[in-house]
Amino acid sequence: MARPTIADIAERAGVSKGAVSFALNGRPGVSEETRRRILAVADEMNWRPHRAARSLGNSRAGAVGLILSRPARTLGLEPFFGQVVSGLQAGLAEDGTALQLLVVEDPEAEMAAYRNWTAEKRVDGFVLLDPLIDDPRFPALEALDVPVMVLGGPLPDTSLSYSWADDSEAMHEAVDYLAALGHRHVVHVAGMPQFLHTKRRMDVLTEAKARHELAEVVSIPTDYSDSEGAVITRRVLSRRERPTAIVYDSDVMAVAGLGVALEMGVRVPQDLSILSFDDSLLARLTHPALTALTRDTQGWATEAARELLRLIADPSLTVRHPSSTPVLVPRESTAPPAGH
Amino acid sequence: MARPTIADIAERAGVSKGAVSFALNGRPGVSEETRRRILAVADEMNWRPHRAARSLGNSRAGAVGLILSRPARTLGLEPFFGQVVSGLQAGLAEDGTALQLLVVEDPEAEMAAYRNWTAEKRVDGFVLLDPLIDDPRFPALEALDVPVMVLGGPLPDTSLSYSWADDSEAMHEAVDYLAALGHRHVVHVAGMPQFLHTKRRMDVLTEAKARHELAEVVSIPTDYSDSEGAVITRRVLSRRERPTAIVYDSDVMAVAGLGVALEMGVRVPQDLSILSFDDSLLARLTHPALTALTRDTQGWATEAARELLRLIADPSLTVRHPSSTPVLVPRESTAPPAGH
DNA sequence: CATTTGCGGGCTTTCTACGGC
DNA sequence: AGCCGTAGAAAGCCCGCAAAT
Repeated sequence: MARPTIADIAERAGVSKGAVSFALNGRPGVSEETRRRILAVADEMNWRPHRAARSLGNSRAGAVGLILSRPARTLGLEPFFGQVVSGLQAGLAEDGTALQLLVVEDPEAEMAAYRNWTAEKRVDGFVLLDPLIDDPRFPALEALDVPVMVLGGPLPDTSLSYSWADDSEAMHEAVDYLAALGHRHVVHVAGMPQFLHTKRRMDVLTEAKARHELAEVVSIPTDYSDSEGAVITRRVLSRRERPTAIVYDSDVMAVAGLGVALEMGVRVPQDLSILSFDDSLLARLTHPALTALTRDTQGWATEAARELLRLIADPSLTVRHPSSTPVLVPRESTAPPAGH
Repeated sequence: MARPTIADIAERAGVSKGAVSFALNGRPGVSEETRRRILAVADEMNWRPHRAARSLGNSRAGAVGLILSRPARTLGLEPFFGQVVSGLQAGLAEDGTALQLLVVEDPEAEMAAYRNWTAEKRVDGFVLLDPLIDDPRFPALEALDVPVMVLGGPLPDTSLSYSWADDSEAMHEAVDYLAALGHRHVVHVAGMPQFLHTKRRMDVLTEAKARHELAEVVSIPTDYSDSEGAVITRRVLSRRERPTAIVYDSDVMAVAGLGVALEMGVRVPQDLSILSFDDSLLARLTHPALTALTRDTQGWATEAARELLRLIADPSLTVRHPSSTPVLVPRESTAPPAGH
């Protein structure tokens, strides 16, 4: 026996397809009694609407896209992505909307995927991660005229919607904390320099140098890999004038850096404080556990997903959604520098 | 200007819709010259087939489902899931097929989702993780008569397809290695007892006890959480007769266990060897780095995805796909026990 | 053989007809 | 005659394919 359709229900209930449709969608046009009868029949036949058929009619795909141009391995390596994916999924599931995930090798493929998925009406909107400085994706997506929610911001000069957390404020908190502990030589092992949030964090650091009269503050951009994190750490710890504190832009790099410190006999936190601008299980499982700026990434993504759904429902909206600022969680990897 | 349809192309090229369809799908029925002209117009108008329309016709959804009944956080915590998701995605993307992910709270919701998604024709098939002993999902999915690929196996008494890695063999290798190093007291911090692979690993251990004349081999089931891993480790290390080696069923638990050892002043690997039956960045970033059974989880998932696509193309198939056995990678956390 | 016509797939929605006041 | 609520008929969404030209 094949899957039942509204035509089957209509026949069984002795009404027309149209009446069935109205009844099932809770729209006016049928009497209460007819509605009840139709619903009973539909339930009895265990009917569910055919997704494709519904999409074809109302031109809603019932899915949103998340396209990442990172090495495919990244998803398994960076806890951040798992949190974002499950957070988005949770927000979308409330609505029965699906998440379509695509991992591509380069930004060109990413742009092509936006165009294709939009042209195919495969998705109703997109979630964007890691906004760049002068991000070429923004004008492209504005031209496509498709609902987009960017995770990160604030974004200058764009009509795209975004959900942002104040990581400038968070970085302030981190530097203030280190300065208060007495650190004057701080190194920032940053993320990709083209990322907007990387720039924002680096700016805060530059500014903090003057404010706190720090002796040295350097930001060193990386590709977020554990190996680069380790290399940079090894390099800065090999200098005559060692930093007394290092801030890492991801916990993966922070853990790698901690490993280098151990390997070089640099004690954490006595000789070196380590602070991670990113928190996950990773940061909590190391010894010493890492002081970190933590936030509810998953909850953030869930909220963003809800906003995207609103945006899809009403494309005239522009959302500027503030989410909670990352919070400093002191653990065992930070302390006053030696001699303080 | 709205999205172009084949009708628009037909009009512009001065032919009928049918001719356009033949041309675009590379079927006979149009002359070479007409075909070229049609393709040129389609390209110029940047046409892509409407997903829903295509699905409706050929009754392929162009997506497969992955439904997980685990706490939503798990996805961000366990690197395994990120690897599986990105691996599946890679295999499916080759075909333009999408991956639909759903994280639910309990097994009932999982079963309901299988039924709904099948009834809605939302997906063409499913990927199943973590097969259980007497798994209730199997008969349910067999009844739904939908293509399914189980990640894990071999599975007794089922017509479902699966892709399996020989983790019995891998566990043998691990125990043989520890025995060869001279360990006689081994504890196995296992995963969920209802998981088939947990049982299989526990069985190997029981059997190994006799074979190697070990003094003690215990398997202790857990929920895979870092906290349970830590609790169990603390407990067994507090006994009068400590084990000299612990095998963990996940690297998250292994890292947590390593932390407990450090906290208790138990030196790794001098006083205690740690072996993780699961490998990820996590196991490599700790100090000492963890000896682990490693496998290409992502590649495994990619192969499974390809098999599932074959299965969808030809539902009469039954796939029993062997993938490579996990391999022991000795790192710094294992050594002969004291006095050897 | 090249091309057109037209239907099917399942659902939504608009338009029209009907019966009752 | 005119208005209401209800229900049926049919068009439309877009593509693929079979049958007809």
